[in-house]
Amino acid sequence: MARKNESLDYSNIFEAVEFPDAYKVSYLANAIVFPTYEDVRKDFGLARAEYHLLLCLAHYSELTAQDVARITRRPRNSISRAVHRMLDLGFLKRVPDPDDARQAKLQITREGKIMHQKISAYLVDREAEIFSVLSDTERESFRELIRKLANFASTLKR
Amino acid sequence: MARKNESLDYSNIFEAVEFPDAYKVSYLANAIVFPTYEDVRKDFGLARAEYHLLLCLAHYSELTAQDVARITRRPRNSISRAVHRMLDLGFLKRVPDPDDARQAKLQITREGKIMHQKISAYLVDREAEIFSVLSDTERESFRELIRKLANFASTLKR
DNA sequence: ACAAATTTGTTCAATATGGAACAATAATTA
DNA sequence: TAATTATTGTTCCATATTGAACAAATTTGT
Repeated sequence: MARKNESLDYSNIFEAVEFPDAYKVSYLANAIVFPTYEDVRKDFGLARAEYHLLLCLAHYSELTAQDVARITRRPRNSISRAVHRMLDLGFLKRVPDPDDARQAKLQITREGKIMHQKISAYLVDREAEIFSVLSDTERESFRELIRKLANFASTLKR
Repeated sequence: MARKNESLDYSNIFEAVEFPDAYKVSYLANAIVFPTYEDVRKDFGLARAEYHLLLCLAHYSELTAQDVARITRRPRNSISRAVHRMLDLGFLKRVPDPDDARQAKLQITREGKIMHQKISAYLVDREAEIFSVLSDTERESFRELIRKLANFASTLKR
């Protein structure tokens, strides 16, 4: 007997769905972005929020945990947990803010920078792989468009 | 004393990050797609996988649970759980496959279709809102590009 | 100045998630 | 045919996630 289902084209739904663009953003996140975070966890031992801390603090020299939560749009308690682990691992240091005893300024350590570079290199490769289906001009065009969308999304209140 | 942090522009990181396009896809998913699934849960009482079942079966008349897992790239056990709940709610029906006793064909019920239409209407509005920052030609261009990316992603093995 | 409201970082608890193992069945290979 | 391998749907379990509540500190409003 022939194998069943062999001709079912699973990608048809991309065109049929009522909100095709948002659906594909979601699909890309599921198919590529989240598995990539999973790779980072397996290969480098850091969870998503932990990597996000490195990412943010590699680009801003000093941030509070709350800043990181806002930048990444992750819940504060997830960031809080991640901060403790990253302090233990020596990838971050924390300095109490003399002007506001509620908060503390976070900074990335030398070891944290090294880890950030390793993970970034992996993610840069992964991005190149994914976007290799687009030509240079398409890539440029996509970059412009998704920049607009992300900037808009960043203005939405939570 | 002045409020602190008031001038920190959280979107700078969009340009600084080493893999800006993938990062923004991820950001959009976090900022928009997942909160939207959360809205669906609150307003319609269905979890992501449950809604995915409606979505798939509104567009394919008959699918196995495994098909849905493949189409949506979600784990099989998530779909399995969702199937049971949707059967209980009367949104799906399940017919054993006479040719293969391992599997069962799923179909959407009349009630399921009604629910699908309600949720879709909500999501269509949400999509329109998000993409309102793009002009018509930009929108068309984005659609073309993300189609390519999603089609490529769908060819990746899991 | 003082009460009320807000903000930060944290812990707790309830729920969601997904890998792994499993039994039943079917397909493949020898 | 018989043995091996693969597939489906399911359950179990360990972990991840995040809303809610909280104490401490700060800011706001009167």
